[in-house]
Amino acid sequence: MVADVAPRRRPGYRRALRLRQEGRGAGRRETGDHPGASLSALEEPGREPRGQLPGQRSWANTPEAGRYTGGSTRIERGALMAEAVEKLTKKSEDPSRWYLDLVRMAKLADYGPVRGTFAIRPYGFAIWERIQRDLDDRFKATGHVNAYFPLLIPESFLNKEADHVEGFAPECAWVTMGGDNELEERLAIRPTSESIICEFYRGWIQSYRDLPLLINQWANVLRWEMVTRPFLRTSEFLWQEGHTVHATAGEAREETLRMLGVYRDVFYETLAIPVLTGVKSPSERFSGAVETYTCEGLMGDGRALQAATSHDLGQNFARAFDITFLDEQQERVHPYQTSWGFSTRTIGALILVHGDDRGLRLPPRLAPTEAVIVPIWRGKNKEDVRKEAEKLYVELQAAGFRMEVDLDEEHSPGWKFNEHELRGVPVRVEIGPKDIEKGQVVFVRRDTGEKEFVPRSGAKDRLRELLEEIQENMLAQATEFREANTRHAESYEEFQEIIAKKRGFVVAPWDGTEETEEKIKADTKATIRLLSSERQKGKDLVSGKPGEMAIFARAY
RNA sequence: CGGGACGUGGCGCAGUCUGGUAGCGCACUCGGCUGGGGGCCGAGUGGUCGCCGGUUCAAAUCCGGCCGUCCCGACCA
Repeated sequence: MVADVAPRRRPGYRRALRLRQEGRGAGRRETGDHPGASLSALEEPGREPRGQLPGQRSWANTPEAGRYTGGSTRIERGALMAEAVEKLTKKSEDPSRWYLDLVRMAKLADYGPVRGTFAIRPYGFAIWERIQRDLDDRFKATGHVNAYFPLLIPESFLNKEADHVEGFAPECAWVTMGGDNELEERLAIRPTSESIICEFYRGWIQSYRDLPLLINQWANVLRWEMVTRPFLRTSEFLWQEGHTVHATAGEAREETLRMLGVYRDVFYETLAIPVLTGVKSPSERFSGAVETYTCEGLMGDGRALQAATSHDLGQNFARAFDITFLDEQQERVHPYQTSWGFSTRTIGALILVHGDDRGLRLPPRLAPTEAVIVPIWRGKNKEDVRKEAEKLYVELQAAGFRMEVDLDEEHSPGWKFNEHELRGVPVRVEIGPKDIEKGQVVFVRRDTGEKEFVPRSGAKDRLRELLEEIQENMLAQATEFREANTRHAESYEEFQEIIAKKRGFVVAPWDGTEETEEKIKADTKATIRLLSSERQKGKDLVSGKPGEMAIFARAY
């Protein structure tokens, strides 16, 4: 299982010279330790040396790895001239394999040795870093500060809130040994941090003057999962969890909704994912919460994904952990709490919502690289084209764009086109001898594949516009898809047929009972994703009793 | 945990039935020609055939055991 440590060689200088820098700021790169990356660098700063690091070739390190590539090698152009080309499985043919192929081929993540563990590779992590930065800025803007709490939680803490234990104990990983000695009390590796944080909050909160307490934590958590998929469901995942404390129920509810709104904005404005927001049914509620609000996205295959949640915890945890404060009336009372989380699962949502047969499509605001320049050269004019490409790169980079120029000499332009489309770079800029002659550059947008010729002098302005257009278009496309796949069911037969044949969101009245919810789940595998905020009335399709509109779907 | 399948260079596989020189494609390395949608030619590197035991002159191949992984049926950001 251990990777053989292949001798590592530096990439030769004839090899890829690929410059990748943060557009804004002083030459900061997303992925690592090369602050001075510049045009004169002969190494390839933004790119992994191909296949040299054990960890990076390690998709192959685990025996199961092969299972995921089985369908992706195709024999083409006849049996005699058999030529195997690794191709992305078509999304429509086998969405599940397509997803796994894409994650692997775009170098987003790689399997770990323990079930459900994954390495997030530099490109995948660069995407996470952009999400992180966006969220963090918005948390700060709404008055929150960051802190960090312990990974290990004594079992007795977890046990304090009854619903909470019930929900999380079954999927906890436990530490029972310290060195060679058995521990007196076993310790959970945090599946979420409410209990350990409450333990601290008890000591930190004494007066109404200490409230509201608005803290966020960026952390990893661990949940022992049966079935795992990269990003969508992993045992260990990264997220942020906000934990706030308020003097009144009203303030707590307001905070819960405020953060739901922040998530919603990030989904719409940055990820271009038109999530629906609303309340969870009691059975889908967070263990220990009074109310759970959710952002639900509709994936390309018609299944729903819970993308982020915001919980109103009421006084449940405050009571269980004996958190009290003296209010303005000199009375000792329990405060009201909230918690809200957004995880790396979102990267999975991004892939499922926007990806296509060519690979990933990244919304510009999220893309680590907004545009990549691919020079088209021939032997005799290689140097001229290279100089022009580098000049353009410097110019656009200086204008604030996150740019990359692909000066790799080993691959053909066609190869590079495919590669950058796979990685989802929003815009490809081509520049070749013909373009130089005509004083133009070629822009090709990833979302539609459209090609346009732009005067060199107007490149900067047009790129700015184009990125905006792509961002808008991607949200529009996803919204159109969601609307086309949201249906109202008038009868239970119709409901079942839609779920079975078309998937998507189904809007139908629900009488509010667990019985009908259970029956629907047993019959169709569909669950209530959220209760519509519009509060429309209707008659439950199963029981015939009056109820309010709910959104159903099969979920990930 | 019940049912099915699989384990051979980094990856995908063939070879196993019928025991006898471990093979193909991709990737990787070197050289050259190329370059506007996954180029071509040539030369190379790389494998205790999951592990343990047995049968045999001889085991990837036959027999026994073990381990691991994947797929299908009960929980979750």
